[in-house]
Amino acid sequence: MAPDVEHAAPPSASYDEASLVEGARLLSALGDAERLRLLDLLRDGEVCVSQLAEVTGAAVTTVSQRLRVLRNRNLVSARRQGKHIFYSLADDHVSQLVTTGLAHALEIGGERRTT
Amino acid sequence: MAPDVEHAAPPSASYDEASLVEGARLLSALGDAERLRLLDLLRDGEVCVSQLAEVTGAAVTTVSQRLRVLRNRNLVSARRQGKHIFYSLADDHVSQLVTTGLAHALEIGGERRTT
DNA sequence: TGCACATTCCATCGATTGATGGAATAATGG
DNA sequence: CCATTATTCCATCAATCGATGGAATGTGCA
Repeated sequence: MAPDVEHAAPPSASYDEASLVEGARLLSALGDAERLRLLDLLRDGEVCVSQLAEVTGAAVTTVSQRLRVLRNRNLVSARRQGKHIFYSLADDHVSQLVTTGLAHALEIGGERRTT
Repeated sequence: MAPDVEHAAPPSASYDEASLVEGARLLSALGDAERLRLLDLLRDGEVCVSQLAEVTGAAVTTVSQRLRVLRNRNLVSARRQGKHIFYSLADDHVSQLVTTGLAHALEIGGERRTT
């Protein structure tokens, strides 16, 4: 018996539960304009917290909290030098992810008018 | 006078405000395991709401709401055929974004132990 | 037209998130 | 040591998000 339309083969998943959860956790960290801004600023190299605060115009504790979530997701790493703590992107993947993420995002977002 | 360490060149942003906001809006839609799962299931082709509900084990209204946010972000498109509404990825970019996003995500997430 | 089915829409409610201010920690220089 | 600067930690509060149930909408069929 050939399967009819109603009972067509169900769609299959490519990723397992754990990957989806882990991926979502990471992607959601990128889903905030302020955190994205910090990552963007870090692409040139290390920057300390107070300078990030100055440049973004946010309070130091606020920036610190934003960096905390990026740190928890392994997106940035910190290096202490004297009184300052310098943050940098944890990895080349991060920079690439931000770049391609935003590039695609903007292409998709820009496809408003379909004609 | 050479600029000293304290007054080094401030980090520069590559993206403007609007891009960050738009990008964050889109990326945050990917930052949820259940929505990611739906997108994953849609990569094989169109699937209707009830089947998505069945496969994911979620209530139909719940799935519908999840699809709503994906629709609002232009990540999926809907096509009505009779009583059913079939959803599909809006674009090849979406599939790519999910793939590369998750791939990078898992690579980064997997880098827990740095030796 | 009336009924059943598929889906969306809307309002609600609990859970999560993000900003914020004040206290704690850490390093430096007198 | 003590004061100062840089940063994090913690608790709180408001805002946003996601799930859910019930009503509304749309489609096909008897």
